[in-house]
Amino acid sequence: MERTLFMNFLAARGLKLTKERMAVLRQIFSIHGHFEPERLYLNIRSSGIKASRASVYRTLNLLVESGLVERISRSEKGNVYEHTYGHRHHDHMICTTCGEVIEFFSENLEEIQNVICTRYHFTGTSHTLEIRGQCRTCKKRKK
Amino acid sequence: MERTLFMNFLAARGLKLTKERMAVLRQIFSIHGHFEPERLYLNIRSSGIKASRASVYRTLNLLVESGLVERISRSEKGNVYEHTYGHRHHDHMICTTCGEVIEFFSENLEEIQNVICTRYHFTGTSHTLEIRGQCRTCKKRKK
DNA sequence: GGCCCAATTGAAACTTAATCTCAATTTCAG
DNA sequence: CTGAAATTGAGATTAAGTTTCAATTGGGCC
Ligand SMILES: [Mn+2]
Ligand SMILES: [Mn+2]
Ligand SMILES: [Zn+2]
Ligand SMILES: [Zn+2]
Repeated sequence: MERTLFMNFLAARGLKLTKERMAVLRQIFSIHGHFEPERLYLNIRSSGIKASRASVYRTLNLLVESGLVERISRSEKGNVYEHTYGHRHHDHMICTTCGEVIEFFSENLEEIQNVICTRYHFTGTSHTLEIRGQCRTCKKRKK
Repeated sequence: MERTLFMNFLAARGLKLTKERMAVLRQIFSIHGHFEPERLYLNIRSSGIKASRASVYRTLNLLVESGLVERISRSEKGNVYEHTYGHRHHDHMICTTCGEVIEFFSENLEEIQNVICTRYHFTGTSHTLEIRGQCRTCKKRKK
């Protein structure tokens, strides 16, 4: 599982397996859904383990490079991440009124992107699609 | 054109038409393609007009709200914008090796997004799709 | 034109996510 | 075990973007 994958990733890069890195990994995979670095850091602290903010950020970057975690949005208020292992790729709709996040996946959408990449001789490795607008509830409320 | 649209937008919100705002607007629409706030600020300065960084940022936000300008990406190193008036909506492919940006548009892709929004009772107003990977040149070079 | 007041401006302070520094500590291959 | 190389944490640093606030300006009104 993710533990093994991360260990392989570290080994392949000549990086070391430390308790701090493992703590970050464990915490991330215990969270269901999206998370922010600061919350991750606080969760780790409150679970008794000690790992500095610096280590949390450093590990987060490694996890993104390894492909186990994805950075799904960047905003003034910081980045949002989610773990992708055991979690099929998907995109997001974000309600600009209430902040609700709807996850969706469309094979169709993925396929068309492949076709477009081919047309431009581009080797796509990842993508982020964010649709902004209003969710059902907020739309109704406005009326 | 964009000047009139912006003036209407300002009027509708009881905002004033100032030389600083006009300078920012003019500069943005004289740039072909993507730009960063800092470069925008420097361009304005070097064109002899004086407008503070604060005003540039403030105006940029107004322009995004008005729909004349879009924020197309956010990164550690700041945001990237482009003007959208007289410039059909499109999405981007970004080469993670050399930074090249390819613009593309697919009616098909847009349509599927509409269908998906409907399925989720979501009223989409805008979206950002960024495909990351390697451009043709960088792919060849790696071989 | 001139009046008046809300809107705007700029300089500098501030905010804050994220990165960097570097001495002390830890990992792990041999 | 040992030693070299990697890692850590506390605090300093960075830099994009926002806020503050006194001085200035735009524009509706007469
Ligand atoms: Mn998600
Ligand atoms: Mn573009
Ligand atoms: Zn909502
Ligand atoms: Zn390239």
